[in-house]
Amino acid sequence: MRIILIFFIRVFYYNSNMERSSENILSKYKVSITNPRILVLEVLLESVNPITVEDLQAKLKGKVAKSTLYRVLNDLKKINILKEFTSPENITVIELALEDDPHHHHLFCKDCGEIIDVELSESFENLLNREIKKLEKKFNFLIEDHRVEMFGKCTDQCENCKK
Amino acid sequence: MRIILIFFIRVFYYNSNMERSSENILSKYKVSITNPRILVLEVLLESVNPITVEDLQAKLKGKVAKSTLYRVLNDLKKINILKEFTSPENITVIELALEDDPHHHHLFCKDCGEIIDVELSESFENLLNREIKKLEKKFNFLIEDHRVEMFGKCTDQCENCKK
DNA sequence: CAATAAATGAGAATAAGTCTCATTTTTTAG
DNA sequence: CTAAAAAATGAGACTTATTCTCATTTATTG
Repeated sequence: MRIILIFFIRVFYYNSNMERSSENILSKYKVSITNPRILVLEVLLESVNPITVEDLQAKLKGKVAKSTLYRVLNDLKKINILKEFTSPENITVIELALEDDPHHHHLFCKDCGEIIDVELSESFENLLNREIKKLEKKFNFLIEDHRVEMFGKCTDQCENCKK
Repeated sequence: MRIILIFFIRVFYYNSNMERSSENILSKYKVSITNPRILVLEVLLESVNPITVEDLQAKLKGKVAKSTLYRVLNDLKKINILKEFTSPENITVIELALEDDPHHHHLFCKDCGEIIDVELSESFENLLNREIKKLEKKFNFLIEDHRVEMFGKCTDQCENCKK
């Protein structure tokens, strides 16, 4: 019994790990599996929150050429698994957004630059979707996506604020 | 009676007009009244929706030097009457935000680049504020501002889509 | 495993925005 | 109203993020 359980846990662990491996992501979207793409995806996979291109570059430690880095980012945007947005200081920030990742929004700290992923309540999202339906009618628009951005400051010893 | 009414309408019209004149805005915020600032404010005052810096530059027809234009924009940001954000294509977009302007959000057309100001219902804003209070507690944050951005396409002959 | 297609690296090119500094404009104080 | 001081401007050099070019390398396919 215990052995069976352990077996299933391992299978599950392996699968969930597989799902999120760089290679699997690339093959799933039918783009060729290359070293720079794997390296970039690895860094993005291990970032809990969005990061700047500069941070990404630093974490790659020169292992990927600048031109290639931007090309890889554009490739990931094209297959729709990378989201890009801008901090209040106009710095480009990126974040992996895989299909099964939960819908979330962003909280920006003006002091330290940290960006935190936050989920808002279901009732909020429902109300927002109803508002969106109203706007679609009013402006004869098809609204495909939305985001909520919040700006502020982490007070004192905010644990999310690493600087 | 009619004369009195017309008098009040004129007074009201003049006042509301005065309030929004470039000169009045500048003197209100105690920044010196210069030609480039007046010209930039005039363009911004007559734009119903947010515009790109490129559009602004075009509307100024070379009457303000590039360096001055950016300086003026920074001045306006400093006195907190200019908001800046980025389109989905990462183009910087600006919008005058005077004290008595209503709180609103933005709707972006991916096809034509048009950005539309939209107001969401009071009940939505109330719920969002309650969500924000929850997040402030959870992340030990002080949230000072927020924005909701919606992305989509104007269908067929959308009247807001000029191209 | 060879041929073809795709991706890469290095650095040149572009574009948005900032900086410098000599000149001009605005404000202030008399 | 005017002179002195302070602030803002214009022109163009500079910076920085991102894209482009092209010869070389790496993946994919049959």
